[in-house]
Order: sequence, then C-alpha cells, then structure tokens
Amino acid sequence: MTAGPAEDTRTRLLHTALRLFTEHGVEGTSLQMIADALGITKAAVYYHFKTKAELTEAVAEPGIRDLDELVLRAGAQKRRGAQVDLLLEGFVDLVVRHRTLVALFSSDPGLIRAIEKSAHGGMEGFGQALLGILSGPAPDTTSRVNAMVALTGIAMAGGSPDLASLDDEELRTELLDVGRRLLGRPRRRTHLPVSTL
Amino acid sequence: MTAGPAEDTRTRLLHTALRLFTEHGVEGTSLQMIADALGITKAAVYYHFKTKAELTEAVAEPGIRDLDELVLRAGAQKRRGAQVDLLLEGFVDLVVRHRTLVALFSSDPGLIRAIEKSAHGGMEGFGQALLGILSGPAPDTTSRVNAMVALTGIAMAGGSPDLASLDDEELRTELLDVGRRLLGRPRRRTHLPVSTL
DNA sequence: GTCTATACCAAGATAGAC
DNA sequence: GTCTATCTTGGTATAGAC
Repeated sequence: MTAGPAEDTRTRLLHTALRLFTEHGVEGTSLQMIADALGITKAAVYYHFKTKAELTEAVAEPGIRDLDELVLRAGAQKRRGAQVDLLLEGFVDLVVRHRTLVALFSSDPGLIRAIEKSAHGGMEGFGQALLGILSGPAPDTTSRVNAMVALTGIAMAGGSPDLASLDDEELRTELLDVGRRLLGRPRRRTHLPVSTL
Repeated sequence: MTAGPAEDTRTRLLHTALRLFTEHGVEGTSLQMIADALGITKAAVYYHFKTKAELTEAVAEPGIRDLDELVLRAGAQKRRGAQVDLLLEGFVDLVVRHRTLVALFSSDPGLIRAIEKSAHGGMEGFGQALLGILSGPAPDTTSRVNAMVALTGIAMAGGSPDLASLDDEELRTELLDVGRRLLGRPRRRTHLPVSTL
C-alpha cells in the first residue's frame, strides 16, 4: 500500500470515525472523542476535514459511490425482471460489503443530515431510485410496501449485531433469499459455489 | 396522576418535542428550539423535565408501554402459532397507531440512547423479546433473518413518509400481509377480534 | 504540510431570584 | 412556574509552532 504520512492520519480518522459512529451514532460522537481515540487534538481533525459534516460524508462515500453505480447499472437493463434481479443482488452485495455503514444509512438521522448538506445532494434520491426500480412503473400499494420492506429490512438486518457472526456468504444467501421472496422473484442458488464440501 | 394546571405546559412540551424530533431527529433538536416553539425559555423546560433524556423518554413512553403489554400478551399464548399471530397483529396495530414514533424507535440512535439510560432499561430487551417470539426457540438462521426483516421492515415502512397518505386500515392490511408472508403464516384478509385477556 | 493553542458561540445543565 | 446567570462541553475558526 503506497500511503504517505498524510494519508495515514486521514485514513485512521475515517476508520475511527466509522467505528465510533456505529457505536454512538453520528451526533452522539464528538470530534473530541475521535481526536482522543487517535491521540490528537480536535484542531488536527479540522486540518483534514473542514467540518464534521465533511468528515461524515467522507466516511459514507464508499457506500454512496457503490449505490450510485448500482442504480446506474440496474437502470441500464432492458427487461424489468433483469432490473429487479440485478438491483436486488447488487444491493445485497453492497449491504454485505459495507455492513455497518449501510445500517448507519438506514438508521442515523445525523448521517443523513450531514450528507444532505454536502455535494451529493442527499440520500433521498437513492431511496427513491431503488424503490422505483424495485416496485416498477405505476406500482400498486402492495408492490410499494413489499419493495420498502425488502430494502429497509435487508439493510437493517444486514447491519444488525445479531447477524454479525454470519460470514459473508451465509449472510448474502439469506438476504437474497428473503428479498426474492418479498419481490416475487424466482429463487435460485447464489452465484458460484466456492467449494462443494 | 393528579391533573393540574402544570399538565398543560407539560403536554404541549410532549407534543412539540415529538413533532420536532420527527423533523430534525432527537439530537438534531435542541431544547432551545422546543422552548422557542412554545415561547418559553430553556430553563422552563428543565422545570418539567430534569434532563433532555427524560423528556425524550416521556415522548416515547406511550409506544413503550404498548410494546411492553404486547410482549406480555403474546408470551402468554400457549401455542406458538398463536404467539406469532398475536405478536404480528399487535405489532402492526402498534406501528399504525404510533406511526411517527415507531419510525423514530427504529431509526434514531438519539432516542435509543436516551431510553437506555433511563428506567426502562433500554429497548434492546424489546427487540430481543419480539425476535425471540417470532423466530421461536432454537431458530435456524433463515428464521432469524425472516423475523428481523419482518420487524424492521414493518416498522420502517409504517413510519415512512412515502406511505403517510395511506389510511390506517389500508396500511394495516398491507403490513399484516407482508408480515404473514415473511413469517410463513396463513394469510387472512379480515380483522380478527383481538383475544380478550 | 501537519499539527497545537486558543478563543468563540450554541447547547445541555444547574442555582437561585422573582 | 418561569426567568437570569453561569458552567461545561461540542462544533468551528484562526494564528502560529515545527
């Protein structure tokens, strides 16, 4: 890993912030706590990030980027069935990859507000885009409810400490399964079985 | 409780606080905002509630009480099927009755922390109790995931602004339906009278 | 380029006057 | 029952050490 001495502190800040955010919530985590955890001062944090909102946004950025790309890829599919399948699989992958972060997205108003202020223009758009693809054009109420329960349920369950002991493959299979059931998609075995023990 | 002229301000405080909490989140709402909205000072708020956490707890109390009663009633059922059905129906009713509040429960770390500190000993217990009843004794992973997705999905969807336009009956039917599907309970479409104690 | 010292204002909280 | 004054901590900003 080619990391200069500057990136070191910045990266440690991002990791420490995410950890504390999941423990105490975004607004429940002070810059003082983050600084103390790293043995630096509050002002040092401000050298790397102009505001707390900017730090928060940087913490969330990897998840946002993946989400963005997912929405684009799904929207590019021709058949609606393919759109739904790709979105569901991609969303589950994303949740598994960023377990704690996605839980924050769905459950921390502090995170949402911090992002709203900043460049990305907020998170609302993503929620609506995901729901739009999953529930289709001119959806009836039941479709909308199913899509919402699927998305929020998968996100919250994936980030829950209760399921932290599951390995990625297992969690992925379970979430995909429940998602397919809710969205009325045929169930099939997941990607490639890594081993056939 | 004795009803006196004191209750007037107290009640207005509770209503105003809930409204601002749903708008800005618990930690995004300052006591100053609440005081300003009522035309009093911060210190006046402190006359009615010793701490912000206590005010927060008082706002959440009706929902907590209903949850508590629901867990007790469900646990008292003999057959497991009856436990699940009663819990699901009761939970959906509760979500519909306290739409905004339940959304706060599932999505605001500020609320959770405020309650954790106070008497009720936290909300963790309820989550575990609900999950325990829904997924049964010695549940497999799939059952646990289904129960988690059902509970969090129902709570979040019920409180979502996206579904705020649905009337209570419609929302109740939809949530019950999706819950039954996730939990593998037979679907029925009519109200059943809640069994009397 | 990286950080410390320090000061400012808003917010949670307390003490005491009216 | 409500207000003024005050204390502490948290987010923010800047000046300056190295």
